[in-house]
This record gives sequence, C-alpha cells and structure tokens, in this order.
Amino acid sequence: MEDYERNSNSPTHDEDSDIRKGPWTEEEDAVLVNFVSIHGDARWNHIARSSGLKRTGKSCRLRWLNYLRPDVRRGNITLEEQFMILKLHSLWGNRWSKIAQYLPGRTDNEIKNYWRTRVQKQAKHLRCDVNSNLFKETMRNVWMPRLVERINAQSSPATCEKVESTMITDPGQPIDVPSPVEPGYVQFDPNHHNQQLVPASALSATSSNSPAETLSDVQGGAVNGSGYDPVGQTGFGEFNDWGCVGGDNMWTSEESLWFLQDQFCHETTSYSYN
DNA sequence: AAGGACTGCAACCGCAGGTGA
DNA sequence: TTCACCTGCGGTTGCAGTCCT
Repeated sequence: MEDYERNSNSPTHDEDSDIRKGPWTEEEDAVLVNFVSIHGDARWNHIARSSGLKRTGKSCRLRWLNYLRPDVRRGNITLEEQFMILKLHSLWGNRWSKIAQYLPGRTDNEIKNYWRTRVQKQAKHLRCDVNSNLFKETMRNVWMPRLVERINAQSSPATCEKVESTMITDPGQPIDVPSPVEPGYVQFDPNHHNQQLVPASALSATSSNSPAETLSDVQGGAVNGSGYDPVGQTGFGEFNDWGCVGGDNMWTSEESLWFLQDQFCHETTSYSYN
C-alpha cells in the first residue's frame, strides 16, 4: 500500500484555497516527521501552518497517527489481535479508538478497516446483519473458538497454557474487560487468568510474520486449506467454518442458525459453555 | 491478454465535545 | 453565556492492486 501512495499522482489542490488533498508525498512526510520531532504531536493546525505544508491540521494529524508515528505497527492482524478485536467489539461496538487502545501500535482506522473488510463480509455471507443475534452467536460460538484453537496451536505448551472453556463467554454474561496495555507491549490472555505482558516485538516476530495467519485462514483453512479466503471468493458448495454455503447455494439465516447449533454441539466437546 | 469485479486501505468528511477568550 | 476554534471520532469514499472469467 505504500506503493499506492508513492506511485499515485501528486496530491490535488482545493479549488478555493491552496490546501492539498490526497496521498502524501515522501517530501511531505519528511517535513511532517521533522516538524513533529521538534515541536511534538499537538496543535495540529499550528503544525500545518508553521511547517509550510499545504495541508489541514486534521490531515497532518491523521497522517501522523495512522502512518508516520514511530510505534505504529503494520502488517497482518495477528490471531491474538483478531480475538481482541472481536471481544472488545462485542463489548463496545464501533468504538474503534477505544478498541485501538488495547492493541498497541494499531490505529483505530486499521481496526475499523479490518472490521469492515473482513468481519462484515462474513455477515454478508451469512445474509444477516453484523449486529444481528445470529451473527453475534456465530462469532462467539464458531469464530472465536477457532481463533482460540489456532492460538493454542501456535503457542508452545511450555509457555502458554491451553486456553479453556471460560474464554467462550455466555451470551448473557458480560465479558471481562482487559486493561489498556502500556505502549509498545501486547497483552494477550484470553482467559485473563494468566495476565502477562509480552513485548510487541516478540509477538510480531512469531505471529505477524505469518501471512497465512489471517482471518480468512482461520475461517477456511480447516476446510479448504488453501490459504486463500474461501468465503469471500470461492468455496462454492463447500462448507466453511462459518457454517454457511457460498454462492448460489447460500443458506438462509434459519439454516445457518441450525448448522450453527449443530456445530456448537461439537464445539462444546472441546469448550464447555458456562 | 484483456477487462470487469472485487479487495484492502489511506485519506477525507461531517459531526460532537472540549476549551479558552 | 456565547462564540470560535481545535481535536478526536466514526462513517464514507477513492483508487491501486489483485483476482476472476
């Protein structure tokens, strides 16, 4: 995506003013980074005016927070981060900035994009609203347990206890709220029984460097094993982990729920449901 | 090979809340 | 108290890259 910015045409100018819009250039980035390093990341309108950048303060702030900030993490959303997003979204809804506080280095914009492009896509394929009970049930009872399986599978038994039933929360029960983590650290313990801080660098070294460990992999890997999202693109006529059938044979919500309940019976052999 | 469809994500927009004069 | 300005947030858009037919 960096290429997108670097290769795209130069930013446009507002007709009425001299304000630039569109992708940032390397030169603009350099100016902004230099200016923020000297004057700090506050008073964005002042920065915009004083730096000579023909950008609005809002634009400068956004560019800094979402891209130029030194601690911003880029790359795939890890399994742990996916779990946190699902869990926190079930608590707070579209409070992206609040959710982002619990995912160090991830921006609200990135999380928002993740939700819209990955999660809402699944709701679409289930033919249900992302806020519907059916979708929430699917997320809680199918997707999150699978994430846990994957997380456990990639964790060393010596260093990470098997994640057990209590992380799969009862729909009627509140989910325990984790605490915001200190910058530069990633906190992950789905149970919150073994709260621990793990250096973000360590986590990214193990998880984010694995391109296949994406949501789509979690969704379809067990069935199709292709590494390519079978739900969003292909997988017609095949069951996927969301308990629906793609393409023209898409299940109705009722059928999905029926499958889900059946699936859930199997899930509970591994995860007891409190 | 070509072109249409789809995807992912950076960036913009509008609004609300906070703050200070 | 009111107004103007600033900041932050969530929603939306635009577009390059990728995939599919």
